[in-house]
Amino acid sequence: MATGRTHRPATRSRGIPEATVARLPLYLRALTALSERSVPTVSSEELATAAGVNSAKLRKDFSYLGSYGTRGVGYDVEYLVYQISRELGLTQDWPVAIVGIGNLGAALANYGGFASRGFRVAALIDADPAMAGTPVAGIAVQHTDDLDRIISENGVSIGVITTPPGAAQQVCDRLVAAGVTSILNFAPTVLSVPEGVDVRKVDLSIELQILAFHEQRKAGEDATAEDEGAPPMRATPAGRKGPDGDMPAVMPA
Amino acid sequence: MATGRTHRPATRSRGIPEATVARLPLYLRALTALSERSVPTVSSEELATAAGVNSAKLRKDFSYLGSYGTRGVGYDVEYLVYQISRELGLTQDWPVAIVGIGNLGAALANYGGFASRGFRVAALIDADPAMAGTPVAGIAVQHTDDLDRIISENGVSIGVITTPPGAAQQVCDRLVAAGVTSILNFAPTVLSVPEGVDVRKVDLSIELQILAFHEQRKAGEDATAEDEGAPPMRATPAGRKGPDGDMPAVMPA
DNA sequence: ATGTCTTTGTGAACGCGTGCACAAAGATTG
DNA sequence: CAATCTTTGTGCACGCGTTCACAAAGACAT
Ligand SMILES: NC(=O)c1ccc[n+]([C@@H]2O[C@H](COP(=O)([O-])OP(=O)(O)OC[C@H]3O[C@@H](n4cnc5c(N)ncnc54)[C@H](O)[C@@H]3O)[C@@H](O)[C@H]2O)c1
Ligand SMILES: NC(=O)c1ccc[n+]([C@@H]2O[C@H](COP(=O)([O-])OP(=O)(O)OC[C@H]3O[C@@H](n4cnc5c(N)ncnc54)[C@H](O)[C@@H]3O)[C@@H](O)[C@H]2O)c1
Repeated sequence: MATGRTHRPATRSRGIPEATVARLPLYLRALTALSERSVPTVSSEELATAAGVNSAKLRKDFSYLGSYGTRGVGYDVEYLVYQISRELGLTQDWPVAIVGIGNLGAALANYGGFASRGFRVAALIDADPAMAGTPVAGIAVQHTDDLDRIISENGVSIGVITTPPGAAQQVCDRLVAAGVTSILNFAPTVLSVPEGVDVRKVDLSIELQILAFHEQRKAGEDATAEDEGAPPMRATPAGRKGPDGDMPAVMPA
Repeated sequence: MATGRTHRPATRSRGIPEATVARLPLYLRALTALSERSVPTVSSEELATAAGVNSAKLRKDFSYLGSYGTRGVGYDVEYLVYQISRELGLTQDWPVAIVGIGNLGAALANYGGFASRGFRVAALIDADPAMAGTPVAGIAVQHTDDLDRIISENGVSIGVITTPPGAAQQVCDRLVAAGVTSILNFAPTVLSVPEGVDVRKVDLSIELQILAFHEQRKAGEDATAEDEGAPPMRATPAGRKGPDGDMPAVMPA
């Protein structure tokens, strides 16, 4: 089966497609809500609506986990909650360390929904000596100097980076060296990590820019005949577009 | 219900693939860094490395914007910064409103990188009367009662929701009614919006769960033999498949 | 038991995204 | 001006993800 290891370490998901894995938490959330309302079973149609996806997609997703439904009835809510939780590894405890306790780091530390699903904030780490010992969300902030020890002692395998961009890579390296193999990065930085380490990023700026793109598009639809493409002035082969960068214009610093 | 031919507003992207749009901010960030270092030109290979993508992908992405490169040389940094900025709609000002000024909302309001790229925090809105007038990040928090007026007066078309999950849909509805057509949702809620309104979500919990999945898989590679704790019990009709042997969930019979 | 009705599970078609590989474009050198 | 070298732009093939559509599985009624 091993079709050679041609630099393809990403798609090694245990049979379950990555896209499906990304939706399981969504289903789990919807199922948990149903569970709290003591709803015994749910059809793929209902659950799909609650999760905001296509019902066929949901059924196919579940088919990767096995056949847990009953034709003519639907899925047993409690049973499915357990199966998905187990598949996602939420039946065990995941100690998490947050590095960079500033605006965002503190907000995350204070976030209640964190611990609600197997994730536990095991440590808060910051480079500012003045913060050492200060309690944030009931947890004393520890200094970066002890990062390695803190990670090891707590068995942390998931790290959250909320430092300024400039420090992100360095912090990442230290986390990895200490044994962290999964990183959630909030800093707008492209992190470089060794194979075997997973990195996911949350980038507010990118999200806003994507929204702006579509927003501009919508605005342009109304005034299609408007001055849509006046500025370009493509540098044609004839005219060299060397350093005389004609009209760079606006530049956000 | 069944064969309801629902419209497909998603693939309305004017020629530019959605995946490409999502990467443009990444390129822009790398290019801005180069620009600040006064680097005149850059090759697709260098830029791709800086942005953390494949060079062929980058070239194809740029090809959707037009042919802005020079063979044998590369791309003019300033020129490309301008082109991408224009394509993303960042040459104009985007007033943004944040609703729900708690831990997260306040952190976002204080976030400097926000305004650095055409986005301006035009208003902070919260339902707590006690917060009205309180300055956060130098901006006075306004009450939800005035939401409609605030959105209109400031020409806000992008709204950020950082309220508790239970209030998200309601807030969303009010924002849309007031004229907002793009929403960035931080609440773990599936928002329902009319056609023409874009919603993007940032979900910390989902990201962590995806990481946990892969983390568990990595751990499982070493030792496949493990003893799961005490799974719920529930007898399945037939002994369907049992690779993991344990059946869970209580049947409320 | 048998029939009907509901809903799952999935085969198959399709479209999108990715990455390879290379011809062409243009810079550069002699 | 011709030869050479560098790097773009893209045709093409492939794999993943999505969706449709339907046979089969099972619940439920008679
Ligand atoms: N605040 C937001 O809403 C927001 C939004 C999107 C992205 N971000 C990104 O998240 C990161 C944090 O943002 P913030 O607003 O909380 O910044 P902040 O300045 O408030 O906090 C950064 C914290 O990191 C600490 N720090 C600096 N270097 C460190 C190091 N080497 N090791 C450990 N800790 C270190 C600082 O002492 C500080 O406490 C930034 O990269 C920012 O771009 C923030
Ligand atoms: N804090 C985090 O790190 C974090 C992480 C992931 C997700 N979230 C989500 O973000 C949201 C906010 O989290 P938080 O920690 O800031 O919560 P919070 O309780 O600190 O803040 C919520 C704020 O929303 C306000 N609010 C409540 N109902 C409102 C309404 N109808 N209209 C306007 N404002 C209203 C409250 O007054 C409060 O100020 C939650 O949905 C949470 O699940 C937070």
